[in-house]
Amino acid sequence: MIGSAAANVKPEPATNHTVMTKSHQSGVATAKQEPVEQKSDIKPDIKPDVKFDMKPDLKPDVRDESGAPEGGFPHLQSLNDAQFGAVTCDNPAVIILAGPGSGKTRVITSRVADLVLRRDVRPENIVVVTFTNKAANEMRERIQKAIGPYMTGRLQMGTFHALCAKLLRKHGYRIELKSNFTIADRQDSEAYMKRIVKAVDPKCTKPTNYLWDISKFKARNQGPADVLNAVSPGAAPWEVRKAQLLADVFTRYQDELKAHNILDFDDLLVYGHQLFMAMPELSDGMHEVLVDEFQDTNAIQYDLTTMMCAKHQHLTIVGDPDQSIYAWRAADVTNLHKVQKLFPAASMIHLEENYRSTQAILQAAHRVISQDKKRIAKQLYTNNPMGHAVFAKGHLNSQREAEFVCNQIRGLVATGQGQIINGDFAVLVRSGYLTRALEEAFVRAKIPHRIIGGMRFYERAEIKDVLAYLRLADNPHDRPSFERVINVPARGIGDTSVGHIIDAANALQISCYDVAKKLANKETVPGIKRISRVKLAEFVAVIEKLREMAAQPDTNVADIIAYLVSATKYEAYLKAKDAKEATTRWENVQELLNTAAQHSASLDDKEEEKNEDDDAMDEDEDEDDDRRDKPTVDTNVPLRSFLNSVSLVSDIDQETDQSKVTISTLHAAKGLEWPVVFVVGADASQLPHSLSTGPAQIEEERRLLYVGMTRAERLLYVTWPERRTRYGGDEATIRSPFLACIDGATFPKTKTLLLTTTSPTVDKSLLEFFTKMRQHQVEHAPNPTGSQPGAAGTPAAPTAKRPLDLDTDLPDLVPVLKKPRPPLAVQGSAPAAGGFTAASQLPRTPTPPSGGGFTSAAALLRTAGAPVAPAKDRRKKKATGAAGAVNAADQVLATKPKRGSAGRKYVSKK
DNA sequence: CCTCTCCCCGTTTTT
DNA sequence: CGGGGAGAGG
Ligand SMILES: Nc1ncnc2c1ncn2[C@@H]1O[C@H](COP(=O)(O)OP(=O)(O)OP(=O)(O)O)[C@@H](O)[C@H]1O
Repeated sequence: MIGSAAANVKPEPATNHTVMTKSHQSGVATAKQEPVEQKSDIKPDIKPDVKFDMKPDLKPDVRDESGAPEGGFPHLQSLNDAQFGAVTCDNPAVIILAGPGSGKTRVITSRVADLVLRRDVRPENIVVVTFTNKAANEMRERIQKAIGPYMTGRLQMGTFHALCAKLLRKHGYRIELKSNFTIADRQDSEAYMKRIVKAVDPKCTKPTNYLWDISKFKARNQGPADVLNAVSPGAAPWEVRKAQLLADVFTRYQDELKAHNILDFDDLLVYGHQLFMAMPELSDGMHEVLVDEFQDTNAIQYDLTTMMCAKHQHLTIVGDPDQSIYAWRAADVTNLHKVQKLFPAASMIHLEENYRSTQAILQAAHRVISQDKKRIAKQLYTNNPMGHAVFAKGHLNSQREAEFVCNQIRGLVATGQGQIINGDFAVLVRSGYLTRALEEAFVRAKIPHRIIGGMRFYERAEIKDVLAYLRLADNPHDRPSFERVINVPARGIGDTSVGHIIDAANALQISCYDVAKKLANKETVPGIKRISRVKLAEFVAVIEKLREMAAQPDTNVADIIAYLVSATKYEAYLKAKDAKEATTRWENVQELLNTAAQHSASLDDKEEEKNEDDDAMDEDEDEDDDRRDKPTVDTNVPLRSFLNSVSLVSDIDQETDQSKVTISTLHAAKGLEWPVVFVVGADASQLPHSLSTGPAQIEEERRLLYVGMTRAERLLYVTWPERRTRYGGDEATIRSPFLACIDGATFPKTKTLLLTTTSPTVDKSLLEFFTKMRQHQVEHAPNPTGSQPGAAGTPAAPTAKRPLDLDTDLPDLVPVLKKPRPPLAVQGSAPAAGGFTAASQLPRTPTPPSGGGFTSAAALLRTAGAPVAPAKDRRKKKATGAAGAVNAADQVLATKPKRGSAGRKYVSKK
């Protein structure tokens, strides 16, 4: 998995299949405790008995131009022996347990290619489960290089959630689920829950606690009945009472969702599970199942895995117990062992060579993780150089800390002779809100950045408004959406009127929307006397028109949105609400529209591919039969596919942008890598987080730090503030206890880039690394037409027809966030000194003018590969009438940074 | 029915 | 310090 384009293509050892010898072990893997423990309860490694001769007769699909060349299969190069064994292993079940940076993800990717190219498995019979959509996209991009876009497009690839959603849209009727269900996000769920809790447990102040509890049950595929069963016999009366309450809320919650044809995230899995129970034959088409990041699967995902491979029993899982960081949402590391038990004959493969990090980084990380006493030690070494010491130091406060980070980045970029770019850096924090202080500093330092964690694009009010309209049009039973938009813009239908409508809907057993329709048609509805029927009629007319548009199979979703915002005078509404904010909000709407246009365009591509597909090969046997004898009329509605995609993306799915520093939470950094990483805010209140209770949680926090540290390739900084503001106040903190083992400002005792904390200068070894990496990037530019390296899955040049998978391929659905955070006083953001290197200057074919021809300024900037200025600048640009075509950097530099409020409040120590 | 203001609450991590 | 809920006033 890769975090940046930089990481995407990496200098690789000249020798392939490097023979590993223990003598290579260096630094980290202190050989003393290790050797024994692994084999205890584990099958001996089964060496694949494939004698690998590149059978010349094994040709890949002739239609795929990237087939086996004379020199052998490219996908099998650049693998060490252990990786090679894992990739080519013929054992039906393969379990790969290995530490960070050891190439687990690379193995999955290559194995998929191997299955297709060497073993003639049809791509559509391969299921690949990834942890995020982004991981799926990046993997898709890599696989594409080996087997070509056509084959890649046929793979079944995505997160558990995305895969289930897709199956449910198609076969949901088998378990009485309509295919137009809405996927509720967390806010929707909360809104629901609030009302239910109000009715059931009025004095409860935290409805979300219920959601949380319910989610944990669902993660184990359990229902309200299980809540009661879970109460131990001798439980105190209040505990029983609590369980009853929970069960009650749980039941109502599910009923409500069901009644309105809504599924929450967990439901995707729960119903997915039901679907597999009802249709075990689904696994017939799943000849090979591969799951990445298995240590973070929960019980129901484990079950789904076993159900998917029920028929053919071919399963490859990959994981690292040391990187399990999602127990808090019911992930269960022991799923790894469960697979071992289920497949006793599985090949256990350990990858022990780390290719990512320097020895110094690995040593430090190893020290941290070794403090976990219950951990099963495992081998991990690297042939990479020792590199620079890890820099671990406290700072006066969060502001100073952030400035330090900025200074480091600036210094490195400035002295990097153009070889070091912003995309090489990541700043990682424990909690989302900590990104705020960082953002302020970055804006002031004019360093382009993107933020992961925090307010997401699809959670913004204006976006949710528009989406709610669309959802309502797609699924009139979607009550939360109805409630959201019925009075947006204000139609004089407030809480009381809505309440009446809901009551009437409940009484008549129809949807709120139908009630509204009746009222609009002047029909009488029991219980409702005074209501603004005229306004209601306008509203209904809009929705009806939307439905009509959506029903056209060839509608461009962008057109639907365009109609919607004009019919509702949404822009005027935004202006009336808050003139200041209106501009950026409106731009966000435009960005959504733009995204929709791209989505429609990619659907068109897919359609074409499909047709070719049908012509080309009609010997499709077992699978898709039941599609024909059932009414699946509406599965192909562009609007629905758009909404589905939108519901499943998260902000980690943003395409990487080489001109920007990544600011992210530790969790969201899982599986990614950057040349330079800062773990920031590592004080005792954050790591372990002060809310963590119990040893198990503390250990998870430690692993989180470990994951963060092991994201770094060349330089790692771990810093903490000595004072931090909390609730407006200012409190002293201390360095995270996890860091005691890395005592001193630098660890280990080796050369350091920093003698003081002021400004770093790139030294020879570092420069060499970056130069090599850049060279490698240029040589291995993803494709000759020049899509930007790392722009994962971005709709490429018009010529590149991509058989996109409409449900799981979501490359273009995370628009550039226009308005990261409203209250930043400081403006301006520009590429830091040093400029861009060859890699970032690769020509990039602009996105084809899609459907409606809507192109926002941001989109233009983005496709031009230019750094995208943050919201405020763009707003300014609009105001001055210079939309779009201007060079962002010039524009930004013209903006004089104002002194930020953050500057004034440094509190002196003590 | 809408909007403004005041006050209280609480800060993990996310598909 | 910030979001959201409650309550008052237009
Ligand atoms: N045999 C190899 N030769 C050269 N580079 C390699 C090799 N195997 C992996 N790498 C590189 O090492 C880095 C880490 O690989 P990868 O992301 O697959 O590791 P991982 O085990 O999935 O890590 P994590 O557990 O942290 O997600 C990548 O940059 C990858 O290109």
